[in-house]
Amino acid sequence: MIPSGWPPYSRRPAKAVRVKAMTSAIQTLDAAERFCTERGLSLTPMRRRVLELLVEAGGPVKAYDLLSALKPGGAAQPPTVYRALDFLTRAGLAHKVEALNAYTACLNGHDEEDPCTGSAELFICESCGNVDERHMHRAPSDAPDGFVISRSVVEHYGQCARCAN
Amino acid sequence: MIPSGWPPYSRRPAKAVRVKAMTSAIQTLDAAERFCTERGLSLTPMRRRVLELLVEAGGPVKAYDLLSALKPGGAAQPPTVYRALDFLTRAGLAHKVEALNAYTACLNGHDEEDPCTGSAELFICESCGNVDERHMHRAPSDAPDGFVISRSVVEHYGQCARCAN
DNA sequence: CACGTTACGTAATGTCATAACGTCACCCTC
DNA sequence: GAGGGTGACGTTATGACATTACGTAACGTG
Ligand SMILES: [Zn+2]
Ligand SMILES: [Zn+2]
Ligand SMILES: [Zn+2]
Ligand SMILES: [Zn+2]
Repeated sequence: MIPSGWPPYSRRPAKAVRVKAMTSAIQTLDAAERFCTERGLSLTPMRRRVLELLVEAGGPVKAYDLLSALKPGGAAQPPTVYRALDFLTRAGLAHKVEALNAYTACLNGHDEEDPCTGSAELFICESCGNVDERHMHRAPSDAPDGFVISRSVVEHYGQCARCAN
Repeated sequence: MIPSGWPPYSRRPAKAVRVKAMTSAIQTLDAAERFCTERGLSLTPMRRRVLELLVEAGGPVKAYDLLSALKPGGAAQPPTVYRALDFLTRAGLAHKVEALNAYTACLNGHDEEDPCTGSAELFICESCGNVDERHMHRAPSDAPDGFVISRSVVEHYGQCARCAN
């Protein structure tokens, strides 16, 4: 629960971000911050916190695991995390992994590049959980005649180079 | 409920298949029958009935909708339909549409071809719900170095030629 | 200051999928 | 023909994932 007297969560001043291991997380979050600022999107503390958790995890995370991770800092119900995930995926800062019902941070530097417009190609290691990502700008060569693609889901499962030995 | 005195459902003689509209359904089901016979798989009445429903639908169907469709012919609980779907997808006779949490019959003639080993590429029309299918036998050209793919999920959403006008 | 917009809190519900256990028929073997 | 393994399904309950609906607070605008 938010202590009484505090402003509501959305207006609470952003705390200093506490990054556990990866220093790259800081870079990614800073890039996301710039990315949103440039486009008039508001990376609120809640959204930033969820993105931070995704980046720290370094792989697909379930929504309810995010929920648990958010609990210590205050109450959190499912809509809270799903709203944050909706924002992040719409903005291209995160992707849903459809076959796992999970979510993962976009691995692109969002400084120079366009946001991922729903066409990320994911390579997911089933041994270590690591995710690699490519951005498709190509249409499949063998699409049915006249089919107009608006969104693609492409996920490859297997073993990454490290785990395949 | 099964009338007492009847043999249990799995041993009940297969009823004549009642196909609503498409005569192609009969062909597909017969092909599936042959496909299973050749490989020592048992297309039981329950599994055949679920496949029949998928073929008749001609597009993605939710598991609980299948469940409702099965009710008239007897009791049906979730595990019943999920077990049938598990068999059908393992055999390559049906595919899960991951981004819709739905299932669709494989469109391949299973007479001449190999089963779909988890590498079907689906083109799903968001207007009419029609599904087209290609079978990928190619690896993506831009996979990470050393990544060994065991299974791919590829789903394209958009407008089919008819709906795109 | 009334008003529309955005973001989040909160409670309840809806949707998708599986665990766990029991029964029955079939098949094999002794 | 008793015993035992296997496969398929029935049944109950629960777990896992996601959304609806409504309320409140902050902010910008005229
Ligand atoms: Zn991306
Ligand atoms: Zn790995
Ligand atoms: Zn197929
Ligand atoms: Zn269409």
